[in-house]
Amino acid sequence: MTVTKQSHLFTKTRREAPADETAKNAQLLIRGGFVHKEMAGVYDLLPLGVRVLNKINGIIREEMNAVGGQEVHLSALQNPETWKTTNRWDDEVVDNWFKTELKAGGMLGLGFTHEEPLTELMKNHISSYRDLPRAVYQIQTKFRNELRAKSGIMRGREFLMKDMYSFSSNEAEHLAFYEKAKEAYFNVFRRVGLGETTYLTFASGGSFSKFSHEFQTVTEAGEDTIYISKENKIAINKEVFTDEVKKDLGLGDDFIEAKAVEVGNIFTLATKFSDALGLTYKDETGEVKPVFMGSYGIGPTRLIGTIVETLADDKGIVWPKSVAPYDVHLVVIGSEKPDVATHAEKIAADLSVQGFDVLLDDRDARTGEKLGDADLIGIPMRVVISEKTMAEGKLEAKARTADAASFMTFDEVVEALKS
RNA sequence: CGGGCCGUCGUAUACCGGUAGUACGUCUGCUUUGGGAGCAGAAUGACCGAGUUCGAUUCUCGGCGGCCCGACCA
Repeated sequence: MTVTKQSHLFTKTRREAPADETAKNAQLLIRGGFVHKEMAGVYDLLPLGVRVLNKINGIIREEMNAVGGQEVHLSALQNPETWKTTNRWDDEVVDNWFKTELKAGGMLGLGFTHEEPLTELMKNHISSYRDLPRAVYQIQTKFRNELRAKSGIMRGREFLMKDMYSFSSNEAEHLAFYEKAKEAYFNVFRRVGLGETTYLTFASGGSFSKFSHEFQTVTEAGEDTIYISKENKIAINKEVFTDEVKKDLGLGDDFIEAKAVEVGNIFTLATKFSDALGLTYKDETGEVKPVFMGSYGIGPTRLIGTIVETLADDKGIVWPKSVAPYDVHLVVIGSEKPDVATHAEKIAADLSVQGFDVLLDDRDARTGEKLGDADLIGIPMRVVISEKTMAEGKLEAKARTADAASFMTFDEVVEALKS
């Protein structure tokens, strides 16, 4: 795997949070050099941030592929004609379009979701029951002209979304896939370290199903209020929290109210888009039928913010191993001494050979700054190399969440990293 | 979009109707080196526009921008 020298990294950490950010996620991500704020609700991802994003996206891809999802990448620019078909072009109907003009004349939109173009596209590829079911997904930039951006990277005007769409021949086939997708979603949230705090939440379902399912992670930074059932770990969104719904779900009255952020949402579209855009297939008898659809979204950038919000401590970010930008932060104390520096590079290379990504802090900086930055950046394992550790013939390792460091042999460190 | 607060180096602030100072941070050099060190030096700022005025960073108006509450969140 790779070794990145911190002296080579172009980003720098900041001691102080910028004044115009109050959200914890943005403050820490900016201080650590993961993101740069371009303007309200618009953030750039820097090298460390990209590494985290790639980890998250990797997990999402594995889970989507596991349920048969096929990855695509649709355009962000949208043709108004497609959207007029479903009456979703008009600003009166959809109030958060970013629209722009074509020099050659005419309008374009920047996609805030992709049901229309993908349904249109699939008309070229679905025509028989033999072509079903299918699931197609992408991880792509979405644009939403929010009246008010807020909460750091949790609610931006430009953000990444993994959106998957399923195409089934009927409701039963759809529901079978829907359940698999639901499990895949749980897997994603568990794997990125949010399993304990993320609840399947019943929310309003739109026109074609009673409920949609949201995945809500409990955090004070959230915008939603949910009611978590003490009986069986599911929750109800405040927007549909009525006696009738409680009864429908067979739940009593024992709930905990919590603020939460919607990190995922899956819902049944039924034939809304296939009817409007003419996506049909012929069944075994030759009868023409509309394709039955579902939609499944996760916001990778919002997930980054949520992980920071829920797991950070007073010293900085705490990344779960699965999404950390590096596996180990190798901090050299006394890096100006040639023998220490050489030894550190050797250890870094050895760790790399063992399959770990290493961030090597070889900067000529003070100990306090280096250790403080290590806490801020939040890599799960910190290993210190100094004259002291060399004299011991060992390494000094400390998990980000541990209180104290301990001396370990190289093999013991490798073991700890693997566990 | 309704409401509120607010725009002075990166951050926090000071002063002032006469073109801006301090601290921390940043940069350079030297010394230092186990939880943000010392010395010396340096760079960096009045959001934009109009008006009032001899003169505006300061006063007035208008834009633009930021944050927060609400609404919205396919």
